[in-house]
Amino acid sequence: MPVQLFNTRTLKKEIFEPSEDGNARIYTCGPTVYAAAHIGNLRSNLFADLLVRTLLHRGYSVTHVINVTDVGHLTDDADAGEDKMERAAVETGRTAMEIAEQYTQLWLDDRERLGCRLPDVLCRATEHIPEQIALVERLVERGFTYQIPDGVYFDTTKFPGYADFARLDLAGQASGARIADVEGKRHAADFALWKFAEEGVQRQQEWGSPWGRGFPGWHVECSAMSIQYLGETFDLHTGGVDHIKVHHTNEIAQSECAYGMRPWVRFWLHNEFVNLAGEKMAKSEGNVAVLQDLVRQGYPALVYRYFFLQAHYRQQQSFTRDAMDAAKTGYDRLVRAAAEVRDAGGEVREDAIEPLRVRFAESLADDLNAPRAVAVAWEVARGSELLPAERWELLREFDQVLRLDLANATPAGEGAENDPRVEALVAEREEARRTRDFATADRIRDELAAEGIVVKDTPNGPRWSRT
RNA sequence: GGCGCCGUGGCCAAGUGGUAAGGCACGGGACUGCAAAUCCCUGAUCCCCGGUUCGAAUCCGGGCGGCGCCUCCA
Repeated sequence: MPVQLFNTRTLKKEIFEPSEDGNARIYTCGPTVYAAAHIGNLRSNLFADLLVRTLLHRGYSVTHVINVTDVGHLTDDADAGEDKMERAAVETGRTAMEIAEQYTQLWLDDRERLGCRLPDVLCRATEHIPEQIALVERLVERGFTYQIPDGVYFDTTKFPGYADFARLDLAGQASGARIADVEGKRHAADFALWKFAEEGVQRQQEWGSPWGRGFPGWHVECSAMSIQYLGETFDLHTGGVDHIKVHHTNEIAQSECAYGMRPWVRFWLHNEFVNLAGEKMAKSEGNVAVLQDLVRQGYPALVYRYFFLQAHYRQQQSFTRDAMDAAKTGYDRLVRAAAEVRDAGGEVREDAIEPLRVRFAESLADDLNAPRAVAVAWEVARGSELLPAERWELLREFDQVLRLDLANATPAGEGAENDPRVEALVAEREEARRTRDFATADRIRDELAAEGIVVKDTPNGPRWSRT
């Protein structure tokens, strides 16, 4: 079964194959690093990682590029409002660079904890200013732009297919008239390619250009950097659904007009939102949760990954306490089951494992249906018809994609904690049990429980852990 | 207001024409001195109404409800 992916450009599931030499070239819209990424943002990272790992699992190679937006992303509409980086700098009394560095690192740490593969290229907008200027120059030369006191703008009416990608109703939108006005802008959909720094205002982030001192518009970076690293046309571009109407529409306009390639990108994939309390998670809604919060509340990062894998990426996902508790328990049990057969030797019957292997692969091939793939993993972990070595063979293979760390994760409560005092009490209790002095045994267990230590009697002797 | 998506057992969530995956919780059982852990078993006809069809959760129409986009946003 070939890989099929839902393409936003065509609104259909289409068979995907890399356009050259079995190498898939993928661009992922990364974070704007003025604040910590919340778990909704992180869903996009997990989604892109699922895509990459699925393609690798199929035997393709991958060139994955992710950008970091560290300049030019404005707070209001595409062309008005403040630059998010500059504002964060003013608010905290630090430099935009410091802030960008801090949150880029935090984001990378989160990705690592979530098991997201490192991209082949991680590119920062501020480190690609010349490339962005060059792209704007191409557009200026080809007559797609106009200049006004605010900056250099892309004239969307010069690109006939502008509304096609997102099926925009430009007339309807224009009459909606909630767009903040930029003096001299010709059409509501036109957007800034290069914004001029205000007269007399020294921005932290500004550069010289053929048109004057300023900074690049938000969309330019993605076109410039993706083309630089992946070529004038490439295979896949991912991001959140919110990017379809403006950001990706504008990227397409710029890129196709500058280089004349149509389609510029063959497959556009978009993930849906994580909802908290019935609403999308967004900083402007004030309902964000970050990975650190989850970890602090007792949900390890990979529990969130497992949570993510249980829903399809194109479906909004409800983030609730109950759902996280369920994910935590489920993840722990899967790890426990994997640990039981970890590195098990013995017979492996190909005819027994092949059907499961196929079902797992086909689930993923069907537009990355991770929930179904996870269900297959459960069948392997719990189903009764497989031998230990067979289970392990499949689980380790599946984990190349799921990345739940089934090869190393320790079941909860079985950490290698050392505490001589507790050990002594546990041993004392075990001795009491041996002599059937259950009153003493239970007293010791209660005492330990009082300090948050749970003792469990297993066939292999007592185990204890802190709750 | 316009466009789009969604509404599946207590919760999360697959399934998009042939009689409902999976996880969690609940209940029952096995095991245990007890407990925990573990394992096994058990539950839904798919928001409502009407239609198409031999047959619909799955298609069409109409309701009701939720969400998203239309403005920065994963």
